[in-house]
Amino acid sequence: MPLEIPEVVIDRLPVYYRLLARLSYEGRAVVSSQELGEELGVTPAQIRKDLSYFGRFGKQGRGYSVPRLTEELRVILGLDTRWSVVVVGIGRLGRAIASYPGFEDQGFDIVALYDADRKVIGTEVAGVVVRDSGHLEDDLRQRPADIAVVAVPSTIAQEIADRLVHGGVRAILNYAPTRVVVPAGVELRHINPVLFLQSMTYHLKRTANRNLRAPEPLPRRDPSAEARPA
Amino acid sequence: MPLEIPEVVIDRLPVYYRLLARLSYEGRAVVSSQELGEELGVTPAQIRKDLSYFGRFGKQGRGYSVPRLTEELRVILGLDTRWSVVVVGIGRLGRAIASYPGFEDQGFDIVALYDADRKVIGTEVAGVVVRDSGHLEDDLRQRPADIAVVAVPSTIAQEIADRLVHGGVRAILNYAPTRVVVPAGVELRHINPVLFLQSMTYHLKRTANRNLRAPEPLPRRDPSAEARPA
DNA sequence: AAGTGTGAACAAGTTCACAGCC
DNA sequence: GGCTGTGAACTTGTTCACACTT
Repeated sequence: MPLEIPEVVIDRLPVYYRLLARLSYEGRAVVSSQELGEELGVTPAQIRKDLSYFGRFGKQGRGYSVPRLTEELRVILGLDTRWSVVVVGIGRLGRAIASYPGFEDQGFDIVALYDADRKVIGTEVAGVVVRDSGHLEDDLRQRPADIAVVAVPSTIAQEIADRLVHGGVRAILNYAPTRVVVPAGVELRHINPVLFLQSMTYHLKRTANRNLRAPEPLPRRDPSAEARPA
Repeated sequence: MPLEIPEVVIDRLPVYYRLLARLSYEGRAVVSSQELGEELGVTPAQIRKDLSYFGRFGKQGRGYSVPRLTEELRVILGLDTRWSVVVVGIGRLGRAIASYPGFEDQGFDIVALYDADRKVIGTEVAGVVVRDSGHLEDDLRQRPADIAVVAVPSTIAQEIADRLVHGGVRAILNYAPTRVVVPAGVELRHINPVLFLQSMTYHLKRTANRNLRAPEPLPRRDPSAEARPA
């Protein structure tokens, strides 16, 4: 437990958490790493090893208590607190993000929206009035935010990121299709669907001959034949 | 070159391509792996090794020809062809996706939009009339599509994926916050911002003490009261 | 009997370091 | 001199397999 935990393990935890939260909701009492693995398309050993970095949550011969493990992961991931989020860039994408109920549901409070466009500033989106992004740093000093979602044009993404970091934001989820750089200690994730499409076309190009278009019977879940997870 | 190429390498290619396309546009003639690495925050050795899976594109003592390498990657990734994309689920997110110019710019043609809602069917979004998702399979048989973007509610994501695969779609980009399963040979990527937020909160929770905030003591409550237990 | 937790074996991925070429 | 291409060394991540617990 005191040893260094690989980042890949951290990245899988939310996936485990999501499944466990569902099982918990369904009233399931106990689950084995075997079954979790089948459901997620990963090996049971990986799940046990991943969890073992954080403690010994299972019972031999039985498995894991679903409510117990769900709660443990909730705490480990810091989801026992609500986090404040600001969204910068209220174009079509920013609007979709601000209106997505999944954030609030999962404990992320969208506390402010920012845009630079005078036509957008002052309008209400998902119950929040859009503020002038010129006030970003001042506002953040007044009312700090934990996380920022960036959905501005590529050209200004770095500038916005800099100002967010300067304003004390410690995690940035960047939807702009450009890499931004932040100081060590600030968490950063990029979401760029085009990069996904482009890695998929690499494979499409190479499987063009295998005719999957023929009207075959509808394939149903066969975990062993499953495509790789994202 | 004939040997098995790791998937991680494929996933990095679009990132290299994006940078090279920019350099190419800027008129840059030659670039070294050193410089590419600095720009992308990866080691030069990794770039050289990755590229070496596909051929010998560099010149010793010089570096890589920017236009040449850009073009090579374009072909390797299959971006020398246009690909047809359908978007299923024209809610706020689907609308943002359908309207995003970045797809068309990069050679992805959005050829059809689908929704199940009678109020949405028949309306025009980004110049395309939304069709009834009930016609999905019939339409696909008539006019095959290469790629589908799924932006439907979680509850029906698997069903839609099944029907897309049955209709001959060979790559799915899933925005629904649930894992879907597809047969081997069908490319699949998941985009779920909540999972990113949750892995970031893991780290935020652990760096709460390191004061990265601007040196103003303004927050509402006594900071010591906000310190989380270990 | 069933299933965890984990060191050890293995596999995958990254970086080194240098021969070879421009 | 500078920089690629690449085996070899190393590092990181995954899976095995089994002692141990319920």
